[in-house]
This record gives sequence, structure tokens and C-alpha cells, in this order.
Amino acid sequence: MNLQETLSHNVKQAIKVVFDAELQSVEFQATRKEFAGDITVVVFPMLRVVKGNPVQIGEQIGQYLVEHVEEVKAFNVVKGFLNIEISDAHYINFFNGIKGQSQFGFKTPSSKEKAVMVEYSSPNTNKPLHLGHVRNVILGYSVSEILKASGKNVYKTQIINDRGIHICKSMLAWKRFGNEETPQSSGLKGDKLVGNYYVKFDKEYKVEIQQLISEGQTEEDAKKNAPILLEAQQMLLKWEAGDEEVVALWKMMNGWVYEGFDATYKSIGVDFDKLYYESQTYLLGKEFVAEGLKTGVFIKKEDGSVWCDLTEDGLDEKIVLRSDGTAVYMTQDIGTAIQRTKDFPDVGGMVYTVGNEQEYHFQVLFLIIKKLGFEWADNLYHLSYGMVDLPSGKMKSREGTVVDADDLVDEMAQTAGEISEELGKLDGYSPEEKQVLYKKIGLGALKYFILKVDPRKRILFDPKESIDFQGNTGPFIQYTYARIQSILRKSNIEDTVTLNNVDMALHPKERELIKQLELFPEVIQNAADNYSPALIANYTYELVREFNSFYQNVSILGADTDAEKVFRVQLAQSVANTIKNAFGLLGISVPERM
RNA sequence: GGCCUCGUAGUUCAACUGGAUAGAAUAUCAGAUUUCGGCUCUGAGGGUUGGAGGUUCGAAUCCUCUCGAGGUCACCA
Repeated sequence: MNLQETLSHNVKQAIKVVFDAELQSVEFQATRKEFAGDITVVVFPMLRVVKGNPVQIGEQIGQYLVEHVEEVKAFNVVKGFLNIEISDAHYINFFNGIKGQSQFGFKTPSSKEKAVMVEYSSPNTNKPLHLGHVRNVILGYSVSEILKASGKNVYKTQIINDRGIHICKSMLAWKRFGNEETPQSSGLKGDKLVGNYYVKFDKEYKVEIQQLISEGQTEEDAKKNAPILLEAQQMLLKWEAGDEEVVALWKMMNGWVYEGFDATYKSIGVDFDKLYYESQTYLLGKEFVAEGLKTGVFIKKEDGSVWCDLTEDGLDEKIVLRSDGTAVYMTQDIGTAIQRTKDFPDVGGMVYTVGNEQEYHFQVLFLIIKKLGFEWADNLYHLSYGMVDLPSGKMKSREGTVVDADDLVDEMAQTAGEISEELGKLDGYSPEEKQVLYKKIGLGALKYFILKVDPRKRILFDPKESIDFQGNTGPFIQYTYARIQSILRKSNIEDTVTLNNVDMALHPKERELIKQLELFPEVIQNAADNYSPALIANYTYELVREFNSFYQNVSILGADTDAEKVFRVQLAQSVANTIKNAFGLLGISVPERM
């Protein structure tokens, strides 16, 4: 039983013994700095069960706790708040218990519990990844790690949108203008190369539209009749018919893109356990649409299109199959979801990390899956995040304001390098080691910047001003970690040494630090329940602030006694380890020096 | 227009899901090192939580209205 559970149990006991009443739950919060105490029980909610003056009730509970709970040293009541002081012995015991644990706060995944599949990143294969994907990927990866740490088995996955008119556009432009250019011949990254042809298509398309308009067509007609567009549509039909030449081209160009994506994912530091391709799941979706037609979940209209009527659920009618029988996005999403539960029978739920412009889509998708009779439909969650805006507004590919993912990571590393050259302690590092480090810091800055904000909120990203390295930032936390490592290198103390130190009096800063450590398991759980890396980020920042304050006030290596010195070194070690673990949950690595 | 988010110091974000005098960072100003990494620490100023009502012991949080920003309502993805 941890401290809070012990207290909760005893507060309930107190209510039972003193007032002969049953209390369902006890509300705790951290005691505010201006009052004495470590943890606070809020008395007000108890008034529903126990009639009386909140101050008196608080006093009586406090008295009971002091008498019955070893860890409770003293208490005071301010208005309806019972502030409890905890003994140093408790904190020392607690710390002795965790200091050797490399994974303190993490639960090991239980095989009894159903696994979760987390989808993040759902790129189209016609252009490179950009800033928006970066938020998606960083967020999804972190949530996966947090869910794992909270005791769930997790499969990380990706859905690759590898078919459709957009790919055909790139393919056609390459055929027309490409002169057999390949990533090898040009030295371009595959996804960049394919993206260039998508842009070329759009340029040519515009030229043709102008041409048709000058020949007397309306703009609307011209957009429909441009020869290059018609040809792309032909190509799509050929693809669906399995035309060998088109399929071969499609495979080749998609292959280039995957190589490019892999490089970007690797650079950002994320990975996947399983990949899904829409070209392989849309057929299963169609099967289940046919199935749903039989069972009456869907209805067929006169023109042959198939719909799901959701008006009784307060939504609209939604199309699941076109009149020509081809699949829409919804069709393949149904297929993909079902395919996943077939491939991984232990999966009991899924998390979709997708931007908030698709909230309605997922609302409908989950409802349809439920109507199809899958009980896991209740465990589907759309992890919806806000858009990333630039100072100029939305990113628009046509206006060339898209921030490329690779460029962004490079720029962050470069900025980190410039700052480190000035301030770093990197004597003896080779140029290669320095590059690795700069990347670590640059990525840390970027990931932290994105993750510390509640996913739902939109982010304003200013590439020019880049990202701060001071204050509540990734590098600030990395710096604190590196500084602790420096102390540990000098200390020569084994972290396994145990002391009989239970009678020791704690310095207030030591207390605060241990208190902060004690919160970590609860924070992980909370972050998992809320799918919120921001809670981990904010916790880590608080921990680091406490440490820096401790560091400033208390000498670690210059402690008065050996026992104190060992204790403080071990405390610093635990803090460093927790920083490392917490940052691991955010997908950020920490440096030994910087 | 219907539905869904969001609105908090100049700026970027918090607020333990209804709890105490709304906290940090940044910027500004004033301080701290015979000490283990000063990318540090301590302090000051800065707020009618967009606005108006309501619910109750208690509201940034819940309800109603209103203003503002964004999203979504395709045989697109």
C-alpha cells in the first residue's frame, strides 16, 4: 500500500469510528507551500455524509490519523482543508525502497489485460512528411510508451495510404517529365523525388486549365476536362484493373517513398511493430459492407451506392460504397480495423492518432463498427490533436509554406550545435559524437515543445524564432540530467550501498525531492488514462526544478558526513534515472554531457 | 446555418478533472557563486480566467446566452 492508499483507508476508518458514517472516496491534493504539511485532505465533500462544521470534522480526522497512522506526524486544519505532516522516516523508507529500481513507476505489461493498438501516422505516399506529421508521430509514439509503462501491451502501427488518385498524379508526371530519374541517379531522397512530381503535375494541370479557359471553357469545366487530369483518372482505373505496367510503376515509386519515410522516422526516433496498407485492407472493408447490407446495417440506394443511416444517432447518412462499387475512405477503415483484430487476437482496443479535422469521421467509423456487432467498438479512441499553425497561418503546399520534416529536424540540430559550441563541456568529443549530441538536443527541444502542450490545443510554430532552450524546455531538462551525471562521475559511490539512515533528519529540499519522486507512478497512470504526454512533461519539469533548487541550497559532494553524502548522491541518481525514464516516455533521450 | 473544439499575465503554457490568495516559463527590473557544470538559483512587478447571467459551502472548470478563433457537415482522403 502506498502512502495515499494508507491515508485514504484510515480517513474512511476515522469517519466510521468517529461519526458512524460511510465515506466512498477521499479527495487529496498537494499541500500549498504557505501551509505546513505534505498532503492535504479536502473535508468539504464529506459534508454530504457527515453533518457539521468542516473545521471540527477535520480536527477529529487529523487526531485519529496521528493516533493510528505511523507516518502521520502532525496536522493542522485551515478552513475545510486538513493538512497532514508526514514523518521523515516515511520518506527515507520510501526512498530506500525505490533507489535501486531502474524502472521505478513502470508497471510490467500484464498478459491478462487486453492489448492496445496505437495507430500513428497515416501518410499519403505522394509527398514527403511535414510538420503536421511530426506532431502526429511524436504524440502517438509517446502515448504508446506511456500506455506500455502503465501496464498494457501495445502494438504500434501505421496505415499507409498507398493508393488513389494522388499517387497516380505523381506517377503520371514522372512518366511525362521524369526522364527515368531515380533516387540513385539524382541523389534525392525517394519521398522528395516523388513529391517533386506531384508539384509538377499541379503546375501542368494549372497551365492546361488556363489553356482551356482561353479556348472558351468555363473555369469549372476546364478543371474537369484538363487532359492531364483525365489521364490520371485513367491511370487509377488501370491500377484498379491490375494493369501490369501501371502496377509496376506504382510499386517502384511507392518503394522510393517508403525508403524516404523510413529514413525520416528513423531520424525522428520512432518505430512501428506492424504496417498496414490501404491497398491491402479495402477489400476486406468491402466484404463487411456486403455483410452489413444483409443484416440491414446498411442500405442500398437506387443508383447502387451503399449508405449507413445514422440519423437516429443524431448524425447524417454516410456513404460506405460508391455507386460504381469502389471503396471510399470509410470502407477501408472498416476493413483495416477488422483486419487488425484478426491479426492480433489479443487486441481489445485501438487508439487512432489523427488530427481533429477528422473527428466526425471517427465518430461515424466507431458507430458503424459497433452496429456491425463488434464488441471492441467501445474501446476505440480517437486521439485527436490540434493543427500546427505557422505565423503566416495554415501550412499550404501550393504556397510553399509547408515545413518539411527532415529540414525541421536538421535545423533544430543545427541550432542546438550553435548553442553548444558556445556553452558546452565537450572536450574530447569527436565531431561525429558532437553531431549525435546536437541531434539529441535539437530533437529533445522539438519533441518537448510539442508534447508539453495538451494535444487538443492548436500549436503556433514559428520556424524563424525556432524553439527556446531555456525555461520549460527539453534542453533545460537534459542539461540538469547531464549535470547530475557529472556529479555522479566524480562521486565514486555505488548506488547499491545501503545505509541505516532511518533516523536521519531530512533537509527540506531533500523532502521535497522525494515527495516529487513519490508522485511518479500516479502521474504515469494519469497520463495513460488521459492519453496525455503533457502530464509527463510537466511532471518532469517540476522534478527538475525541485532538483535545481536542492542543488543550489545543499552541497552533495561536500556534505558534512559520509552518510549524508551517500544519501544525496543516491538521491541525485534516482532523480536522474527518473528524468531519463520520464523522457523515455516522451521519446526523448538524455545526454551524459552537453 | 447544424454539430464539435478552443479562448487564462505582453507572449508560450499550467491548474491534480468542482477546492485554499489562478501557478510556471519567457520578456523586464533587482539580487545570489571561497561550492559539485551560471543553459543554475532567489525575489519584484504583471490577471475582472473573452463578456453576461445561473447552479452551491466553493466555478477557469458544470448549465444558459453572447462575442471571437478554428474545424466539420463530399460518390475527397
